[in-house]
Amino acid sequence: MKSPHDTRQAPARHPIAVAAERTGLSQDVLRIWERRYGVVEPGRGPGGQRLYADADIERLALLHAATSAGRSIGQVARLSTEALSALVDEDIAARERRTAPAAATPESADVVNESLALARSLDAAGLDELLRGTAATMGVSAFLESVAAPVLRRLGDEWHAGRLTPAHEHLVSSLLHDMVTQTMRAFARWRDAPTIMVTTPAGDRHVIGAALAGAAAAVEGWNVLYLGADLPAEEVVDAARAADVRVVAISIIYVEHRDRVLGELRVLRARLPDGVTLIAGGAGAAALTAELLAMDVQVRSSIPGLVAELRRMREGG
Amino acid sequence: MKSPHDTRQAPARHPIAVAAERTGLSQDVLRIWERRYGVVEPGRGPGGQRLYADADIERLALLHAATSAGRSIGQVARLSTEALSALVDEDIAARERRTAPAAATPESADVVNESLALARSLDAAGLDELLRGTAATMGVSAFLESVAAPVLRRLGDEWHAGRLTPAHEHLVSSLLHDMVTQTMRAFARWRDAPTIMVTTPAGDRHVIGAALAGAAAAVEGWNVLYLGADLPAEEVVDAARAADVRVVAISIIYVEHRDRVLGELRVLRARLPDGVTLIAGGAGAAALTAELLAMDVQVRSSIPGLVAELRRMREGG
DNA sequence: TTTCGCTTGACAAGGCTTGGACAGACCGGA
DNA sequence: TCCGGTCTGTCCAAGCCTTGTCAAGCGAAA
Repeated sequence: MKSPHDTRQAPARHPIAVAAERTGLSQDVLRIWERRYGVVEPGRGPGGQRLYADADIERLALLHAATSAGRSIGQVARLSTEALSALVDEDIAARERRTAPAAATPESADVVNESLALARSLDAAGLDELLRGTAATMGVSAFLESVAAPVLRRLGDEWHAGRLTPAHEHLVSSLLHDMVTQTMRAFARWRDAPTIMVTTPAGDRHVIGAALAGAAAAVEGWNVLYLGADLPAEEVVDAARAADVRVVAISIIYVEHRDRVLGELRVLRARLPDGVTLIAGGAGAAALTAELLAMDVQVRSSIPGLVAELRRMREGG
Repeated sequence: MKSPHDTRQAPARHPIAVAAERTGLSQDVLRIWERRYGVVEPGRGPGGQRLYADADIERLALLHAATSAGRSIGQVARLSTEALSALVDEDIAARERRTAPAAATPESADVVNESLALARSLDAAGLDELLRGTAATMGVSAFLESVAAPVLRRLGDEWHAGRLTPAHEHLVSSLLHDMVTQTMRAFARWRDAPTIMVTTPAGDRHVIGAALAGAAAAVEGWNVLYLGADLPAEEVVDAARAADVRVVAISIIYVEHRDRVLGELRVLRARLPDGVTLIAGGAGAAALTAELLAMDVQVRSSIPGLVAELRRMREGG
């Protein structure tokens, strides 16, 4: 559609109202930027009204993007449109890297509250419908980060405070566990993808954290070996060797005997092959951060943290 | 349907009241625009009353759209109807782009390309797996906007260019249709949510666009009445009355008989209750923008555009 | 008769322009 | 830490022009 020697002329011209509408800048700003910084030089109509070309509008939109990314107009006003475009691309990429984990929309907070209400009234069908619908709408990874994990955390708090019984906790965690393991299986094995093993330490029967981690890894494109809960260290080591895994992730929700858990992990670290990364997560792991770091076990207490680490490993080689 | 001795020239002529009603402009404006800018030259009856042709009304509707987009009548009055139509299309597209920031990640572009490759090799299982996996990962709304719609568009292009056969097209559209209708049903009816009816005009058997629109509306929290394809206008009106719908959305993919489609829509517009908004979408609707605007039918040629409009309606009351 | 439509002229509201003023944010220096 | 200067977006005033509405008087249509 482009002629090789595209004319430099800009035939289409727009009044200031349209320019304001399209760029998202106020008419005042359009005028003052022109006056102070000579940002664009729109043509004029017979009555002196500004008439913006498409290129002008594009440039103004870029300037708007640059300033709302925190740059001052004075510094970007003189840049060429190309330089501006590159700058804005860079800003967008940087911001996405930073804010992607924080996808906690107000909507997701509502879902969390509603889930707890349904759990409280033991409405299994309603809960199932709500959670599956939400997962479908917002996508698995966002669901895990901003719904599943917060729901479980709140559930734990309420249970601790005596406002909920084990029955409530079971209802929610078994439902989420079903959903999440289905998700894991739904992602077929990828060729050339590294493998991650997910489990809990011996004695810990709270599978749900491990399941969330496994699903997050599956979505990230890893092959997931999900071994369930309460596995002795020796078993984990054997399986890891046999399957040539790259990462072993351990979910530690609740620590009953400190030394026992730490002993398990010490055995794991010692017997796993050198190239295998050991990552611990969950509330229990957060409470043991110092000890774990001392024995070369990484700690990633949130889903986004785990995801970021997995991504880094694949990119870094 | 028309009299056999149809006059060659502007067959239908309408008094100023009808023109005002259809264009949304006041009678005063119609007269002053004619007097000051020579915007149209309606014929005159024996007593000197203006009689507007359909083409006049279309042009006036376009002018109305242009002025409410921020352009001044003085600047657009002299444009040819074609130029005007192009301008209005551009404005609509720009507005849609601004309300819905393009979620076209590089990742989604990969999925689109891979989907077409799988379709080309008629790999139904692979396509199914890829599309369902992507929908689960990125969430339904993002999937509809940046995967499903682009895939269908590209598919249409390739089919037009003779590089794909109807078999390829059927494979993809039936798979997407299954996925999307399942999604629609998965969203239980919401209390207090307005209802949208989704269908295609009589004679159009391309359901897929309607299905996408329906799913997008369902995700937005509307109750969706999905009636499939090829429904006569009377049926649509009856159903809309019975179900007390707020919006009727018509997907027009391919226009075989212009007049027939326009006739259908005219009947719809005339018989639907006053409070019901009529929205047309799809490639076919885009090609009929001028005529549709003239008969008070909204045009939203993209999924994000439709979603933005639905959101506006619920917020604005 | 009553309603509708036409024309003309007048007029008020509002948009756009220029120029100036100003308050808040930000920054560098004491 | 505080203070003065700069940067930046918003607001205001005045003038000019565009634009929509209104009124009055008249004629045609229902």
